[in-house]
Amino acid sequence: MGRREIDISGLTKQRKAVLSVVRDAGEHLTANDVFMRARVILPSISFATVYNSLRFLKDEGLLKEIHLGGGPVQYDKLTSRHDHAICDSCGRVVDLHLEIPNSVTAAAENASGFRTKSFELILRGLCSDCRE
Amino acid sequence: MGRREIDISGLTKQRKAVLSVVRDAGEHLTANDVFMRARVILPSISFATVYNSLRFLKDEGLLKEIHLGGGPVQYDKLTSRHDHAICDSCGRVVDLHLEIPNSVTAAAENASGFRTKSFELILRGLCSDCRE
DNA sequence: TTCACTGCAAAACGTTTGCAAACAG
DNA sequence: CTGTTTGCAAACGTTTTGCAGTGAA
Repeated sequence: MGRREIDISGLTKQRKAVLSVVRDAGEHLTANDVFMRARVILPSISFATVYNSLRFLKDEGLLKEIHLGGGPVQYDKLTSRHDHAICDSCGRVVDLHLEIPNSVTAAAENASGFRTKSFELILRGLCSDCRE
Repeated sequence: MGRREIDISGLTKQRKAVLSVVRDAGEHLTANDVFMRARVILPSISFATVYNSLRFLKDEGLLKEIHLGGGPVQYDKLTSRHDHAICDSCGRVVDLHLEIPNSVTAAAENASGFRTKSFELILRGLCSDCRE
């Protein structure tokens, strides 16, 4: 609905670098992680440009921000609907693709009176490594 | 499982004031909100003490922190498992009491390999006021 | 007398902003 | 030329910390 099509080749080299850093990462990255990795590709890039680029790319729908716990925002190359599990011990974040029944979101809309734009389940617990 | 019983009457007057501010509020409060309201009860209370008290009360299980979006942490008097809806337009946060089927959390544990300690569904959308 | 808690000020942290210079169309 | 984006530095809002002083058991 109304999403503007974006031509990646039309991005500035800074934005391309930021996007490729996030896309090439196996994990979720903080803005600072992105900055450090982007500098390898483009040594002159500044902190502010990384932040501005991340915001731009998020607004364009090319990246997703994830806000979990109190820590810094993390950036996710996966832009489709999905859920997250966070390890209480090591902080690791894992993507989950859960089927949330319509009955649950319908109940949520009903109880809140909200019109749903998105939803996400967040699981907190211990990952297999941290359980020993 | 191992939760220590807490005697509210044994709290310091600062911690009692902070707790009563959160408990008396209809909405969720930020640390700054709590500070401003606690000062009415206890004019000499400091910012640091409010933060320390909130952390203490959270650790004791008397309050819950809620981290949503990028904004400041909010404090919730409701400590039992529940979910939240956030309005993308005005930022209002509403508590929801949803039944998440066991099959969903089981699938989440399975896919992640995590042992679940808690989980929460977060719905983002527009509240009735913001839809006009 | 002990030890936890308070209040204050300063620092830390993640993030955003103002602005002049550089760049792209 | 015009508008957008960059890089820098400084500011911002939130939260934490170091530390001396207070207060309760």
